[in-house]
Amino acid sequence: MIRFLRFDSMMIFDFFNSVNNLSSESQAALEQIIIEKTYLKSDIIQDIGSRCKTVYFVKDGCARIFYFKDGNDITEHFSFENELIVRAESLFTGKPTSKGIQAIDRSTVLSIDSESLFELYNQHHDIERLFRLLFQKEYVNTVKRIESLQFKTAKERYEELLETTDYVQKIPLKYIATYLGITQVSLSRIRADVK
Amino acid sequence: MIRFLRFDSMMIFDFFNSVNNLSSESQAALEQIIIEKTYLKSDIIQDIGSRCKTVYFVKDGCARIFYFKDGNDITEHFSFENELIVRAESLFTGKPTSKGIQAIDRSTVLSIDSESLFELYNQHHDIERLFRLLFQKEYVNTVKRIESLQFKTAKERYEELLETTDYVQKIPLKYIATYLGITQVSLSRIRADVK
DNA sequence: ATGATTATTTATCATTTGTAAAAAGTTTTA
DNA sequence: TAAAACTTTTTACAAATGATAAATAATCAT
Repeated sequence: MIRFLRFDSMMIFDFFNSVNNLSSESQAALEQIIIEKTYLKSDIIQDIGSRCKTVYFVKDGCARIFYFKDGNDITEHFSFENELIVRAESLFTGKPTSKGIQAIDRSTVLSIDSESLFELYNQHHDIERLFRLLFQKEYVNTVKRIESLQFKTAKERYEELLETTDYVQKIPLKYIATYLGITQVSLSRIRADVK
Repeated sequence: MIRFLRFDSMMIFDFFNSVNNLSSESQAALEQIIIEKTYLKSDIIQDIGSRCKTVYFVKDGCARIFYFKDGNDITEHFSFENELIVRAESLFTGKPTSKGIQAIDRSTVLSIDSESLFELYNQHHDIERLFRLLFQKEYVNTVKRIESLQFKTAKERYEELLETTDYVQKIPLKYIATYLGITQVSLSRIRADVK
């Protein structure tokens, strides 16, 4: 990690306000608990283990959520610009998580302490709504991903992913393979086929 | 569908209040927009097509969300007692859905018009929070399901499902098979193996 | 209860994906 | 820049799952 700033807020609040308009008091309160951090390629943002107490938001770059299954590194999720990075199964349950977060490329993320954030919900209805809407978007993405994993072929899933964002080009193949639920070898075969 | 009542509220509000306590005004307002319906086995609760404008809550029984892919009936989701039935990809985006809802067994569900509900959010912070928490639980379930579909074997997924609720025993195998992302024939093989 | 319908199992063969190991290509770093 | 480290592709073989068809079992409607 190379930078750790109190935060140069303008751009992000433009985006936040476009999702749900915040009062100036709410904006000021939220600004107080946001910390901006920049990570280099492959930096670990949050290690595996412990309870998740942070909500991350990708300002710039790309990150992944990963875990180990039978010794293999599995990518569960990719987060791109203006998206949350959420380990919901821990953040919303208080249970420990076996998942970590890693920057894939040089990335700037906003780090928000979840307890402070949830505390703000009590005084600032508009902040609760903003994050409800952001989480809701993640929820919809997750439902779409199930449809994809449940009955699409690996090839269909790969082609679908290619269309989501050009950023995919920058992601190492091994991460993409496990994200699609297949091995690197399989993905390599699929790519040979597609060409 | 056999009953269509204005609603015999007590029990459900016990549950709702245990998730997030509601003021008596909020409770009264919410009661106004809840309609209780009872469906018989295999009844269609919501047909495929159209935009989803209803939030359902299973008071008793069991339902599934399904769609057709290449002419095959695919079960995407099961909802059991005290859980929402949500077609998030339509409800939260306003886009039409290709998914329907069917009662698996005789079931009593609460039907809530989503526009009326979202309207209530503006006056009743506690109602917004209640539903945020209910949706959040669905989101966590969805994330767990991805982990399952992404890298567990069909056999592991089947055994995992068996442990979630005894209600599974009542669900026809063909629904379970597609929910697990496999064919009926494969599931039958797995069951023969497990015994 | 009986026949019709629907659900489940079994069998066969084809296809997809996994595992392991090696080769080829790329990136990092001393 | 060269060596080392890492990533991607290829190959060969094994295992899991799919597709199809047919047989059996269970359920439903009259």
